[in-house]
Amino acid sequence: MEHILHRRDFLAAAKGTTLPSGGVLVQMRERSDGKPPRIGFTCTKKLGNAVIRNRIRRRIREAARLAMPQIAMAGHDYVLIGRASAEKRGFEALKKDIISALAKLHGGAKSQRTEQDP
RNA sequence: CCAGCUGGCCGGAUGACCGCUGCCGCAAGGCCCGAAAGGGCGCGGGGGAGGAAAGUCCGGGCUCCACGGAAAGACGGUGCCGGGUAACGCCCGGCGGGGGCGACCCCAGGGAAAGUGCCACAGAGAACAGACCGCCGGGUUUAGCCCGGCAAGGGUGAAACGGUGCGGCAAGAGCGCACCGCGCGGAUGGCAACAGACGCGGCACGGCAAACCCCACCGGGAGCAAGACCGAAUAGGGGCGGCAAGGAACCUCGGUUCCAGGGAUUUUCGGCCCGCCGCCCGGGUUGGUUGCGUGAAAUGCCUGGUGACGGGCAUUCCAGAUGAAUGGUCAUCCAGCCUCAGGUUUCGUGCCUGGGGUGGACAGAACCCGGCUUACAGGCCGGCUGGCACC
Repeated sequence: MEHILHRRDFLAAAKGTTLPSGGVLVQMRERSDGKPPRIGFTCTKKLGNAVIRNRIRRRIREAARLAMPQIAMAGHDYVLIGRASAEKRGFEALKKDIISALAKLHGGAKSQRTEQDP
């Protein structure tokens, strides 16, 4: 899945809906352009030193890589913000955090599944 | 065997599945993203965090800016001597001082007779010093007081104008002498810092330069978000060309002549502001590419040097991200730690065997090197010192 690379996209996503779920905070923004979904990651300095921040981002990124393609919708940007508990949380639990957060976020919006479903 | 000092090194291992990111080879056709520049998508192979990657404290390379070679002042830094180095405030070897039985460790360690300043409190007295208690002699109205002598003892302090001993004296004092210390000179040794035989001096010249200062030496500024290149839509800048159809007057009714986008400046000329389209030029934002790793390189062998380090030969290519890769999930194992049982003992809970549990320190490259400093679970190897035991 494509990653968000530019600051303006992160700022735009921050204005969308935000939902806490276990080890992560999920922000979603609807671009409504029908293109594939994109994903970004954020770990603030509040979480700890560079080693801890890297570990949290890598675990969330891996969990998202396995969980997101089945549930992410086209025309949407998702930003996953790491929380301190993500460092010790079980990997399966972390995946479920992401899946349930996206399900809740999609619940309110109109349902349009991504066209790259298996 | 116990206690300690010191130098160097390592800093979990193996495997499975699923990923990320450069490089090389094959393929060179298609597709996707983007306005463009540019980027991505395939298969195979191989590489991919540290000793501190950290703090960003010094020294360089590299880049741009400034500049008449530069010099001086200000400001900042460094400060025993010699060597190493591209360079350093780093390192090595010495010297001096201090600590330790010792191995060894620590020290901003130039100048205080160039000048200014400071030395609180306590204390009698603190910088050309001073006499509180005290000691001695004399006098006297005798638990004392007065006059004179002394600076050894007590007390204060961070520091009190040499120390110990003997002589000497009323009591004392470098007053005299011996040794030590100190100051001056200095044969000699050493590249030097410095050491110092010997002689002289009865002792004078207090500390702080990490207060200012003086002396010597060094330093132009900013930093990879440096710098170079590519480069839209739209807005704006400059240049060139076009926009133009018409209107009015005259008249032989077919032509001729004149005016000509709008606005303000009284009018004309002139200049000024506002229009639309096309092309070109330059600047340049988001963005993209580059800088970007063959180097004061690494490894091995030989070699010079007490050492830091230098020289020669051979081999190798060893991370390059940019919302930021170098990983995620699991299994097994090895250190270590805790604990239980048995054995052994120089009686130190040490060592050996077996079982169970727990279980990885500090920490993530951001242009690149050389250092310093700070953090760090645990482990390995070497050298040395002081004890105890045995031969």
